[in-house]
Amino acid sequence: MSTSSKDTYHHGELRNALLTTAMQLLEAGEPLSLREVARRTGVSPTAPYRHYADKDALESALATEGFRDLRARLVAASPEPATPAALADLAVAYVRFALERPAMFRLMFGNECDDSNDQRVVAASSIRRFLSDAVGRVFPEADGPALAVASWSLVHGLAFLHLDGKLAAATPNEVDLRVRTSIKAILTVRGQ
Amino acid sequence: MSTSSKDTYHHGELRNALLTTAMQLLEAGEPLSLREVARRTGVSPTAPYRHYADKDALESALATEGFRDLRARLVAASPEPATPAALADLAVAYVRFALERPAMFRLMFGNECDDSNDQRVVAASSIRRFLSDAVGRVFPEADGPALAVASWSLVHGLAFLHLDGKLAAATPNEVDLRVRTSIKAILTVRGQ
DNA sequence: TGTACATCAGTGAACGCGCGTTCACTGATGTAC
DNA sequence: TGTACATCAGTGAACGCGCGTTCACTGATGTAC
Repeated sequence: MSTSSKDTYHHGELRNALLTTAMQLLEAGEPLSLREVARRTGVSPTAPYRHYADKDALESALATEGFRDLRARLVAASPEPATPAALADLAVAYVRFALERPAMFRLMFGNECDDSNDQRVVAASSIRRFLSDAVGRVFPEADGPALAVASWSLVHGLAFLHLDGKLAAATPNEVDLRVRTSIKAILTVRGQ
Repeated sequence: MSTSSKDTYHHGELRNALLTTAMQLLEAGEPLSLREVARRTGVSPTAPYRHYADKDALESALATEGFRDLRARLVAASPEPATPAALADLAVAYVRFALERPAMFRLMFGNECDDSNDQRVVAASSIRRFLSDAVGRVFPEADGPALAVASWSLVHGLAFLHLDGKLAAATPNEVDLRVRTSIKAILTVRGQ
C-alpha cells in the first residue's frame, strides 16, 4: 500500500505527499508524529525538514487544509444561505464535519492557534465570514456581529460536546436531529 | 517551596497531595506527567501507582475536581437562576472559568471522556442538570431538553472559541461583554 | 501490655519506547556559457 | 550541443530527552491474641 516508487529521488511532490500522509494518519485516529509521517511516506526521518520548518509548521499546513475542507462542506450544504432552514443545514454540516473527522477538528480548534501562518489565518477567517454573511442575510435586522458570534458558538459548542461524548447520540442521524432541534428551540424561545 | 517534610514515610495524604500538585502543574500551564507530579510532591516516580492505577486515573480524578469547581463557580454566580439575566451571569461564569483555567478546561472537555470513572460522570452530569434546571425555570413553556442543550452549546462554544483565540478579546471584561451581547442577540432575534 | 505477623505504602533501578531535531554528507537537477 | 558548477532535496547516524510502567524490595503501621 505504501508508495514505494523510489524512482524519484527528487520526489517533486514530497511536500504534498507528506501532507496527504499526515491527513491519513489523522483520519485514522493515530497520533501525529513527524517521524511516522516520514516513515509512511517512504522517506527518511529528516526529509520533511526540507519542506516544513518543524512539526508545528506541518500542523499548521494541515489545519489550513482542514479549514478549506470545512468551508467547502459548508458551501456544499448551502451555497448562499438566506433562510433559517439553510442556517440549520449549515449547522448540521459543521457538526458532521467535526464528528467525521474528529482528530482534524481538534487540530483545527483544540489548540492554541499559530497566528504566524498567514494561510491558516486566512482559511479560518474565511469560514467566519461565510457564516457571518449567512446570518446577516437571514436576520438583517438583528445585531449582526453579535448574532454571528452567537450562532457560531452554538454550532461549535454542539460539535465539541458531541465530540467529547457529553451529548450521547447513537447514530449520525440522531446528531443531525438534535442539531436541528436545538436551533429551533433557541429560535422560538420568547426573548425577555 | 517543596514540602520536604519527609517525617512521614507513610504519607497519609499522598493521594490528595498528588492531586494538588497535579492541579498546580495544570494551572501553571505545564505539561502533565506522572513523573513530574511525583517529583514535585517529593516522592519516587512509582509512588503514585499506590493511589492511581495509571495516568488516566489521575487525569480523571483531576477532571472530577474540575467539574466540581466549575459547578461551584456557577452556583456562586447564581444559586437559583430564574431570569434571563441570571442565565447570562451563569454564562459569564462558565466562560470565565474556561479562560482562567484553560488547561483544566481542556482536560475536562477536550478529551475523549473516560466513562468508567463514576465520580467523574456524576460530577459532569451534575453541571448539566444545574444548567438544565436553570433554563427550565427561565423558559418554562419552551422545549426544555432541546433548549437546555442549545444553551449549554452556546456557552460552551463561546468558551472554546475564546480559548482557542478564534474570538480575540483584549481583556476579561471584553469577554464578559461579548458573552452577554451574544446571548442578548440570540434571545431577541425573530424566530421563523 | 507485649509480641508476631499481615498488610500497607513507600523506594530505586531498570525496561523499552518514540520522539523532535542537528549534523555532515551526497546524489540529482538545472542553468550559464 | 556540451560541460562546469551551484543549488536543491534527499540520506543516515546520532543527540538527548522524558515518559509510563514493571519489578523486587523494604520500612512503617496496625491488629489479633
